[in-house]
Amino acid sequence: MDYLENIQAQMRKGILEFAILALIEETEMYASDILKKLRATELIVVEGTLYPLLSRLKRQELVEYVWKESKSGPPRKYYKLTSKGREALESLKDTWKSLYTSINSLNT
Amino acid sequence: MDYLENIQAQMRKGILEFAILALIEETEMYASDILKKLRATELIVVEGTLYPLLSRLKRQELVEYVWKESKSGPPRKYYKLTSKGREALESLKDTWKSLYTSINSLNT
DNA sequence: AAACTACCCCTTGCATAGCAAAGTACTGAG
DNA sequence: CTCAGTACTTTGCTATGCAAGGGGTAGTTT
Repeated sequence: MDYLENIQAQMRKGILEFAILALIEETEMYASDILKKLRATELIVVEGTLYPLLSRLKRQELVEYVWKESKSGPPRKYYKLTSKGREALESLKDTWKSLYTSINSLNT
Repeated sequence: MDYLENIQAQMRKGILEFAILALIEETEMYASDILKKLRATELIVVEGTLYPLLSRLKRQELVEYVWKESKSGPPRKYYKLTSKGREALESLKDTWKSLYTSINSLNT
């Protein structure tokens, strides 16, 4: 893989968990929903990344899920934020802002 | 380490190479300069991260260095962008903008 | 000159985490 | 009851940040 592409991938990786928390802030979603949304915004993710990530967030109690029936297949885990998750998300939003400011101040 | 701190660290990591390229875009710098600058902007990095990173960038020919004498110690490697590095940086700036747009569009 | 201090560059070993690929399991249609 | 579609999970690999340690050079002090 091209080194430049790799750096770009790193940049996306870094904000993955932030992006996912932000995604389910308002609407609860299951894995495929999340994948679709992220792909639409160029934050490409694959199953093998997403599922372990959701498990981590669950283990840390930032998210929780409920099983829901599907009309076309097996039941789905719908994820949403816990209150701890909401706090974390707020904190990450600050981090993001601060990061944005830092980057923009680098070469001025 | 706290999980939240870990996520924040991940966010910073992702843009490290971008930040470093941006840093030396205008002014050539040696490692300690870069460390100082990054620390000042909350993009904390340590030697063990920076040196291998600079080596990678060198190997990929995005940066080059010249030895310069110091008034207070051993000579220093002053890094600056190659033309290939400038191209890469421009590309990364676009990625960064696009990323920023994506994140901000997530929960609206 | 020898020892000391400050500075600078580099390497080793470990832990984390994204990803490709393969695996398991449930559902409804034919 | 098999097949296709959907959903969730796991395994093995690789990349990389980081703590810690190593080693080398220059100027100063004794």
